[in-house]
Amino acid sequence: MNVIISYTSDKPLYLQIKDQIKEAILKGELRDGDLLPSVRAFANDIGVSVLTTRRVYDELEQEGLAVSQAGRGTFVSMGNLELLRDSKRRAVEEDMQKVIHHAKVFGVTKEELQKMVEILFEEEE
Amino acid sequence: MNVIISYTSDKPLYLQIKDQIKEAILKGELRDGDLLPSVRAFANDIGVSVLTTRRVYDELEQEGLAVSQAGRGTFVSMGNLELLRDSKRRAVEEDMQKVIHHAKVFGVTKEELQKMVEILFEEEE
Amino acid sequence: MNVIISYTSDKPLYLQIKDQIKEAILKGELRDGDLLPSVRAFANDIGVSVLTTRRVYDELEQEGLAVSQAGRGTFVSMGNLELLRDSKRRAVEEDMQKVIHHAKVFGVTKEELQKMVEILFEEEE
Amino acid sequence: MNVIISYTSDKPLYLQIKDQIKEAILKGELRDGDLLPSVRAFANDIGVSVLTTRRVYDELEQEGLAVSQAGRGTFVSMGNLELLRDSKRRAVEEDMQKVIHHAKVFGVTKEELQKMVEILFEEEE
DNA sequence: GTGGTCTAGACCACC
DNA sequence: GTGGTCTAGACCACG
Repeated sequence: MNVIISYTSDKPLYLQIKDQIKEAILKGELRDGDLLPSVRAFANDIGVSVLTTRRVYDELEQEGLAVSQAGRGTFVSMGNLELLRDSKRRAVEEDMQKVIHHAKVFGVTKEELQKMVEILFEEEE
Repeated sequence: MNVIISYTSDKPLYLQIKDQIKEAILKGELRDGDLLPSVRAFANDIGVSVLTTRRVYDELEQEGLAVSQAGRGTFVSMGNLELLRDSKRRAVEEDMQKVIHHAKVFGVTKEELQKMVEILFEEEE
Repeated sequence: MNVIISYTSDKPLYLQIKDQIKEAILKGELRDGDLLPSVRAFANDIGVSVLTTRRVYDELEQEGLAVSQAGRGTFVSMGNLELLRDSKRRAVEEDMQKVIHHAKVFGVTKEELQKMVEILFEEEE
Repeated sequence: MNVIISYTSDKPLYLQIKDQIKEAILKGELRDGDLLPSVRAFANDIGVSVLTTRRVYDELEQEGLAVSQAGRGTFVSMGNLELLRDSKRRAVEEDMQKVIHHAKVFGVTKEELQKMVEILFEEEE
């Protein structure tokens, strides 16, 4: 799993990392029971503070997507996979709603938006 | 011009206010040369600090959407209207790209997105 | 005498007006004893508040470049012409010093400055 | 980097500070990626309010000369260096034009200006 | 009355 | 520790 970090983004580091791990889980790159890197190794790998990776793991655990076992490490847990998928899907709808709101204000028509979806969906890597 | 403020939103007050003024300009509710409320009166109206409204006006001026004249007031200026419109349109495209990226990760198909646009576009007040 | 006012300039209105009157005096467009327009007429002409033109006349009087006579009007007075000329000349030197300071910081050479003077001096209307 | 502040100047504090930082960047004293002092430490050092130094950093960031990262600090960024240099050079030309305009009005000849440049350029510390 | 600048505090999220 | 936002005051110049 590759994690890419932008120091210029306004998104906090811990969120950038957490979201990328979540995506990896949703994409199937990470599966139930997989061992995540140790907080220290992970922090070292991607060049952030240990506190930051610990926060990521803490929050993942809180969201039911990981379980920590003292002395063994942190493992992926998919009990909440469906909840995650649902919440993400709702998030997509909410985001789309915002985009449409903005589009309307700036005079973009529905047809232009449809074309945008058409093109961008195909372009996406 | 009605400005609505949410104290629970994670969006800073000054940005909420600034964006609503920008929208009013883009919608044509505010026109070139219109006098904006004084920083004090505005702050009093919407219940925020004078410094907050001042910041809004400062930034609007920096973006070329307003001009302030000491002793006279702050006026709408539309020299940059086209630039604003363009940049906003690009922003819509970028936002749409992000939505589509997320959608793909969560298994939403292009057809579902198209339907989403169709429905949400009509629903929007 | 034509007075041109810029509402977008950061220079205060009263200073813009005063400086233009001073220039007119230095250029010889206004001579000793000439009657200036009444504060009201002048304010009306150039579209500013009466308070503003009054301030202009007050300061001109304070600087010895005008004298007001109750009921008659305000007249140009050149008692201080030499002082004005000298102070203006010193001002030119000070301004030039600032320009040169800036020029050095930005890597403009003495030769480039000389060429600048050469060209701009001829271009000036 | 030494910052000198004049409380008697009519130039606002935040501008005095900002301009000195800009000069340090243009002179090469500050380089891409350099960490600037924290807003608090800086404010304490030079004896102004934290809000004033914050304003300086805010504006530098808006002008693309610095990037701030919450929890890490504010860093020099030189993406816009050439733009800055160009705009400053144009500013020098505009300033010189004003000086020449004034000079002409007050009867200073081109030759006198040339000599002025000659002398002041050498004198400058 | 207007905007422009500055101060001295506060709370928050992030690292 | 860092920056980001917000508050409630103050004084000034300008119109």
